[in-house]
Amino acid sequence: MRFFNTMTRRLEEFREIEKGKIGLYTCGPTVYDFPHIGNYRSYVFEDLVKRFFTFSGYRVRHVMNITDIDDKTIRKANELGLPLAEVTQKFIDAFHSDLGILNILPADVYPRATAHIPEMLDLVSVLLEKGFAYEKDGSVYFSIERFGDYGRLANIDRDKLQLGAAIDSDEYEKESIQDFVLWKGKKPGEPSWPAPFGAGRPGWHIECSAMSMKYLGAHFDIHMGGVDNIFPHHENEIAQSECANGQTFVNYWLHCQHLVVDNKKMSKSLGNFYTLADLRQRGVDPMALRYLLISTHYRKLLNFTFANLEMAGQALNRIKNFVFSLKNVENAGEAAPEIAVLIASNRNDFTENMADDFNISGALGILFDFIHEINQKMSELSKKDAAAVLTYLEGLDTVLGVLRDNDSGPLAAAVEEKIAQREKARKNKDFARADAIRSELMDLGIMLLDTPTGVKWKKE
RNA sequence: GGCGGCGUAGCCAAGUGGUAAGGCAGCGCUCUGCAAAAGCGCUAUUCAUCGGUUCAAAUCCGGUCGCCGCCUCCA
Repeated sequence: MRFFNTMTRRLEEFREIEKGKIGLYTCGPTVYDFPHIGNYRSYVFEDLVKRFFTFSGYRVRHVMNITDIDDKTIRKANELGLPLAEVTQKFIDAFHSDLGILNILPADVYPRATAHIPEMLDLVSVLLEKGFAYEKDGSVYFSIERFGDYGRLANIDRDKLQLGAAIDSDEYEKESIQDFVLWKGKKPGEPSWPAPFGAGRPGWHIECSAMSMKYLGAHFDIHMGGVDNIFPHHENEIAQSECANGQTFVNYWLHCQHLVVDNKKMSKSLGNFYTLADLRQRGVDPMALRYLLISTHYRKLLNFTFANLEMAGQALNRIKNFVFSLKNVENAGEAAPEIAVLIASNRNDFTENMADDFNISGALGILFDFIHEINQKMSELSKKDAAAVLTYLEGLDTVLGVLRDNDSGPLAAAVEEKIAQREKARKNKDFARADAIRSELMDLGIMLLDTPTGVKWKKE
């Protein structure tokens, strides 16, 4: 198993700290609005990685933070004239609901920033004691010149940091303009917590250091996020954590490239900004979206277009149709050894591709090769063979997570009844009536398939 | 200015020294009362471009063109 470590900018063989176990921290949402599909590219990729590790036999402990206190959440609460907690809860609920819709497995812990103020204060105190931080006008800042490795993750030369205009608008006083805030002194109209160095609220980066430390320890295996987090967020986390703990913070950094829409950065002003709810309103199948989001390698820009989403849906249909065919195999007979061999060899190839920097395109290619090979033998397949293939596919889908079954049981009886009526009409050559029934079911999203072994149906 | 990425068929996309995976779309066929769906088959002498290294290059080196990201809001 190897993948690209942002820290070393190289493909590295993965070595876990504790045998068979992985501590994984992924940057979660800032809950001031509904997440957009760009956010979900990251979350879905993280899910894919986690699922593949689990598939490979690791026990993954996954922590994802929820940022429920920062400039944006405060602004939103003020805009709406509602308490901060009420506003953030609404978006937290929406977030969890979206995760379910996209078949993203839940993290083990979703720590919230506001529930970890004491841990953050402790960390800030340690940084002050050790001389890596300083107080100024009620705020506490991290002094980056005290940390020699600063800029290593982002490959940034500290002296060459080009400072943007945004800095000047910051009203806080810092010794060096590049220093970042650990604790923001209280301001009117903002929530605050008491602290030894004066009431205030946490800076953005400190929560991830404090909470990852609490739930995964001072040194853990993998930290993930979007590429935009590399600098300054993750760089600052490293500075805080390593200075406080005096040891390596994280062994492997995995960053997901952004998603663009029609080759342009998503933005509300361009009208190319989509939430999951937006897409569902347009009738988009969440599993097609998931397929699209995982099917481009994580270090490449993903261009979201409705045409690409359509293609993803069709590719997914190919897999689903394959499953459908397998479920309808009825031949008696023993399991053929050649099928078992095909499965074993395909599983090996699929795993090899995924283990090579999560080469999903290669892995999916391997899966489609397999589908093709089995399809060619479909008519000779025994029920036992089909069952073995289905079990194999279920295993792969614990990694891909795109084959969620949405057959609804109560529907079945009614559909069967309609099919029987249509078959009767067909026998009597009353094709007008037969077609009317077919069309009626089609309107309900039920597709009929007249096969040599009888009529099959599936929900579109 | 600094750091980094990308350019492979109509579209999406693997492959990073040994002679172009896979998906979508298209075309042909099978099946069918007809459809639809599905399956099968076909579809890049060629990898932005120019030059170099090599027995061998999409893959390595250099130049050129084009596109894009990050540089303290950001997944």
